[in-house]
Amino acid sequence: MIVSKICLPLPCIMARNVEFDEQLAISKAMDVFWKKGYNGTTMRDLTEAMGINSSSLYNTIGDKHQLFVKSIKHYTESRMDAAKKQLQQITSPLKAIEKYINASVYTITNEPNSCLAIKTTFEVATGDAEVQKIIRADSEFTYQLLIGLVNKAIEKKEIKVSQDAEMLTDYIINHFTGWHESFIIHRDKTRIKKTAQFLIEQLSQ
Amino acid sequence: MIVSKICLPLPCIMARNVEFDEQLAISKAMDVFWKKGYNGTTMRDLTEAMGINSSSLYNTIGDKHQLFVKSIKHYTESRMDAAKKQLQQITSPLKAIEKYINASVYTITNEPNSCLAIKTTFEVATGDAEVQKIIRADSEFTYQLLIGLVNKAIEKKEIKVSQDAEMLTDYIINHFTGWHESFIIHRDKTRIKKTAQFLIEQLSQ
DNA sequence: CCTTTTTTGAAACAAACGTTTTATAATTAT
DNA sequence: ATAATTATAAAACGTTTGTTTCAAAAAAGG
Repeated sequence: MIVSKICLPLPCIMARNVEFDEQLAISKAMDVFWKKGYNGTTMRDLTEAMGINSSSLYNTIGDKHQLFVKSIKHYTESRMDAAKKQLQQITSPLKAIEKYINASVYTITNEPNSCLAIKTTFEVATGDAEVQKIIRADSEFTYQLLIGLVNKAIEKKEIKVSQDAEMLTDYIINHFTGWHESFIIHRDKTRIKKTAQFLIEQLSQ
Repeated sequence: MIVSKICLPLPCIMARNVEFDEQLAISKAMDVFWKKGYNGTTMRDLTEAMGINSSSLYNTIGDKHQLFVKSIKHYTESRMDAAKKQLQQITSPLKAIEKYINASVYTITNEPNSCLAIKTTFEVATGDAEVQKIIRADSEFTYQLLIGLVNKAIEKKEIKVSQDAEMLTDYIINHFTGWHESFIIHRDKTRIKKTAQFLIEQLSQ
C-alpha cells in the first residue's frame, strides 16, 4: 500500500478497474445536492442516487465535502459551456445580451429547482473558502462574458443609458438572483417576464 | 393533564411560572438559525445559545421546526416594524423610495450575515409550506409598502420611466437579493452602491 | 404547612449521521 | 494457475442527531 502511494499518480500495478462512471455518478450527486442543499443531504441519499456503495465513493471521490465540491464544479462548468455555445453566433452585442437575459428567464421559470450556485452561495459560501472560490469563479465567468458584450454594445452605440460598462454589467447580473427568489415565492412567470422586458427596454433606449 | 388541556387557553391552576423570557430566547435562536441555516443548526446549538434546557424548550415553544417558524416570524415582524417607522415622516414618495433603497444597501453591506428571509427562501421555502407562507407574507408587506410609494410618485409625476406601478415595484424589489448575493461573493460595497445609485437615477429621470 | 401542579436539569433514548472496516469478488501480471 | 492488487458490498464504527424521560426543585392554592 505504501509503495503504490509513493509511485503516484498512476498505480504501479493495475489489478481491477473502477466499475462506475465517475462523471455520471457526480452528476447524480449534484441532483441530490441541488434539491436538498448541502446540509440537507445525507450520505445515504447520495450513495442511493449514485447507485454505488459508500466504500467505493470514499475510495474514488472522497468524503461528502469533496463530493459536494465536485458537484458544484460540474454544475458551473456545464453552465459555462452552455453559455459559450449559446452566444457564439450572434452579431449584435445588444441582441446577445437580450438573448442571455431571456434564456435566463426561461431557465428560472421552467426548471424545477432554483439555481444551485445561488442556493450554495446563501447556504454555505460564507463559511467555506473552497466553495466560495468556485462560486466566485463562476460569477467572474458570467461577468467577463457580459462585460465583453456590454463594451461592444457601447462602442456600437447600441446602449446609450450609461458609459460605465462595469457598473452596467453588475446591474444586469444583479437581476437574475431576484428573479429566482421571486419565482420560488410567487411561481408567477409573467411578473418575471415583465421586469425582464423592462430591463431590456432600459438598456435599448 | 387531560383536564388542563380541555379548559384551555389558561390552565385552571397555576403552579410554577416559566423562568426564561420566551421572546428573548426566540431572538437568541434566531441568531443561530441566521448564521447556520435551518439544517446546519442543531438543537444543542440552540439550547446553548438560548441558555435553556431542551425539556423547557419542548414544554413551551415546541420542536425544532416550531422554533424555526417562530424565529423567522420574529425576524420578519421586527423588520416590518422598522420599515414602517423609517418612512413615516417623508413627504416626497420618490425620496421615500430612495431612502428605502439606500437603507437596504447600508444593511446589506454592513450586517455580518446576509438576510435571513432570503437564506430561508433558498434553503427550505420550496419544500416547507408553513415557512413559505411566512416568507410570502414578508414579501407582500414590502411589496405593498413600495407600491404605495410608487403609485404616489407616479401621481406626483416624480417617476416618468413607466406607468406600470406593479411592474416597477417588482423591478425595484428585485435588486435587493442580487445585492446580497454580490456582497457574499465579492464583499465590495462600492459595486453595490454604484448599481443602487444607477437604479435611483433610472427612477428619477 | 401541605398538596398539587409545573418547570427544570441531567440523563437517556432510538435513530440517523458521516465514515471505516472487513471479507469477498474481480481483475491483471507473472 | 497463481500471486498480487484493488474494487466492491455489507456490516459495523463511534458520534451526533432530535426528542423524551425522570427525579428533583419551585411555586401556587387550600
